[in-house]
Amino acid sequence: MNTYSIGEVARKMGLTVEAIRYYDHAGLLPFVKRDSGGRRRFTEDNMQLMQMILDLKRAGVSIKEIAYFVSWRMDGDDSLGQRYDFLDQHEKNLEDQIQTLEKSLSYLRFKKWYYKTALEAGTEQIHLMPDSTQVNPKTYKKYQSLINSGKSAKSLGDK
Amino acid sequence: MNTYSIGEVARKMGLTVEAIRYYDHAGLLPFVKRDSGGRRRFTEDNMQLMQMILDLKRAGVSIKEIAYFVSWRMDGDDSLGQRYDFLDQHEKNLEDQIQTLEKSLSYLRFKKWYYKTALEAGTEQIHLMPDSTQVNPKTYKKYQSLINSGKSAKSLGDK
DNA sequence: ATTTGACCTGTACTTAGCTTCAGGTGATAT
DNA sequence: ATATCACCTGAAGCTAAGTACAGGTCAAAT
Repeated sequence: MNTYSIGEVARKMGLTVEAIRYYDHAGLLPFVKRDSGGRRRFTEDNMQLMQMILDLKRAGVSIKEIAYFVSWRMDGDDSLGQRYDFLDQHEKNLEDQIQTLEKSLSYLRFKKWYYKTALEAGTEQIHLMPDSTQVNPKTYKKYQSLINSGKSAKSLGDK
Repeated sequence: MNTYSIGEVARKMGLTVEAIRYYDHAGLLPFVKRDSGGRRRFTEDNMQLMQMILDLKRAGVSIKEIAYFVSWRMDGDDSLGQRYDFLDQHEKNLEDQIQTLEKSLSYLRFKKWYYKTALEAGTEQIHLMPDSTQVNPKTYKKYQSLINSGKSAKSLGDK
């Protein structure tokens, strides 16, 4: 069975060698064996687990939590329920995060439209209340009515 | 014109007083005036700007970048183009982030299904290659075919 | 035979975004 | 009149997720 050195793994996975050692130290790679000289050797199998770790990281799971998950794995089938519940919780987290970002996105799109129209007018004054830096409620209404008339928010702010 | 103290703003915005002082220090609140005793007084107008700052934060914009944005605002209409470009860039960032999270979500949903079926079988072995902790390609195919047969990924992993 | 390169450990440093703390002011309540 | 409370500043401390560095081992190439 052929194996990979830490440097090869780093290259394949797009990580630094230092980051991998950091993960090992943090308890994410208890399954990685060493050769006679004390150097880490990664099997194909190990690589798949490593990829799972990166997928969890991408999903916003902290290293500490991934370490729990990995240790449950080492416990075998007894922890299947725990692992399921963990993923279920993180599915909910992700759904919430996505919702938050969607809201932020519509906010940013409104602001883009705001600045696009201000640029066309040459001044931000068209959106502000007289003698203030506060936005005129009419500006929000105008945008809302444009949205409701079927225009996509994505395109409304495009120059 | 009635104004608000830092404590009132904190309560209204759901922040700590310390966080607000931190933002001020970081250059996010150059528009906030002080009373005779040196205490910050926030106007309605200031609150709206504050809300904008929180919206940008929620959109994943760093404090340093928000500070630039705020300083451009103070420059008036000359910076309208800069502000538009800034938002345009962040719209793209957000779109990418959402895409990444969507991918992570489908990954988590696959894993949930994986553990739900393993739980039903009482063991993870049903998904693994013989004598290995590597996942059997058949497992991926099975899931794919379930997805393709019209089942929603969201429900497939539900207990 | 020695030098290079990849690896090893352990410790220190870094950045973002706060929080905590120490020490001080000024208005209000008792 | 004194105690309490909200506020102030500046400096230090904290967490996450690494990065950088110093000093050492070992196999391979010159």
